[in-house]
Amino acid sequence: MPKATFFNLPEAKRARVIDAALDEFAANSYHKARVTAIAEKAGIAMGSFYQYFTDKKDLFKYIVDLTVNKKLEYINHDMMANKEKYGFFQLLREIYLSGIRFAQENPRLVAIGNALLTDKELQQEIWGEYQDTSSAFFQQLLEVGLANGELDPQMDSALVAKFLTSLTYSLTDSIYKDGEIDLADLESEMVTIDKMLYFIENGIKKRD
Amino acid sequence: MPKATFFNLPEAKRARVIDAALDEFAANSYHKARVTAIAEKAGIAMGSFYQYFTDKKDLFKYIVDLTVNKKLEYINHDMMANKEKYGFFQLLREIYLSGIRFAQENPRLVAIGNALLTDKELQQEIWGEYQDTSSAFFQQLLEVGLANGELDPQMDSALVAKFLTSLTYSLTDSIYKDGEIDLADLESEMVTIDKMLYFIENGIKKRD
DNA sequence: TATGAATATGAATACACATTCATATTTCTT
DNA sequence: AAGAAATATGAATGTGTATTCATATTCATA
Repeated sequence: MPKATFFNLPEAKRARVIDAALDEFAANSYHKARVTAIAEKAGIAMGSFYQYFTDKKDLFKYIVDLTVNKKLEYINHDMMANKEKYGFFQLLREIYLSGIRFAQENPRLVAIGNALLTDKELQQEIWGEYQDTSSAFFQQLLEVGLANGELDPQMDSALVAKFLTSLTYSLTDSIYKDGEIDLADLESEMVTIDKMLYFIENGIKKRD
Repeated sequence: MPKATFFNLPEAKRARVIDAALDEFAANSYHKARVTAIAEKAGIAMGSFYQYFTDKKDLFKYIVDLTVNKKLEYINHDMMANKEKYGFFQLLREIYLSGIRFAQENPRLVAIGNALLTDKELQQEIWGEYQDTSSAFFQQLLEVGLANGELDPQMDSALVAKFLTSLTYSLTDSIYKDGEIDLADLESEMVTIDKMLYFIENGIKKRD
């Protein structure tokens, strides 16, 4: 958590620091990102940086926090509050669509989030334990679907939750070309999402 | 590729270097692994290391090569040569089972492989482009299954291949607890594999 | 056994940044 | 306005380890 000094800063200056950090962390992995560059871009002295943050990790955690919170703003709150009213696959679709909306408007946050998601070691370094929040979230969703009788009751929900987490990364990968989402082609992104939902729903065995 | 000097080395000494490298890279991520430690464990001078390898990356690539080749030895060659004779899911199952056999006998290689698999940035650093061999392999397998009429013909095989790749990482994750496979519990590992195959085959929708 | 080529050695070098620190400047308090 | 508290500054320090290099030793060959 940044120091009080940082939050006492005039709005504009604080924004400059955050903006510089987003630029640097979006363009470079955590380890390659340089405090020097952030300070320079933000127009503050090196010493000031350590007036605001205990260290580089402190800033990075803060940025990750901002990212997570921002992302949460994008999922339809009504849907999540009333899970039972909507079908499981409808909810899942909404989650992925919200991911696209988020990506369209926050490319830098997506880049930072992806880098974190695809580096387990970094996750451990940032949050002590490697806690699979995402997997827990999907499991909860699955439980609701099971209760509704929509889903195959013989499934191992904990395991399937891991699969869904993993597939979600994969989807991300298919949709973002080097951290950039193709804004022009929303249509094709939705098609990809629907193909994935179909895969999750039906598997790949031929049926007649 | 290591220098000629390395391959001219007496068998035993070369083996010592490889062994030291496996120890170090299995215990530490690529970046944290220290050339110093490898030289020391192998009982060679620092200078000698650079007589054998152009740099740390050179050695690491070589170790990854060894790993890949070793792993290939474990998959049933007969099955892969006659893909058509076996069903798609049978082949897939064989692939995963071979992964377990490999892991049982090569824990250090598994650790190194996993670290590489869960760090996309490292992959790019090691192989210039991020070329998804694994995905190409699955796609080829899918094509055969499609030709056989076993698989849903409306699938997008390139996309599904990515999904399978991703699920494979996930399976790895579920089976190896911090790089260690529980040798005592082969039974439960096979169950996990079968649950995953079921998921891939049928999806999660309830059927009657 | 002499001579050049190949190999071995480990101390010295280089480097890239994060972090600290002593000092200067600004802001707040009364 | 004076003194105290908070904030700003950027040069100097520290760290860790990869890589180089000048020199010594061993090996191959004639």
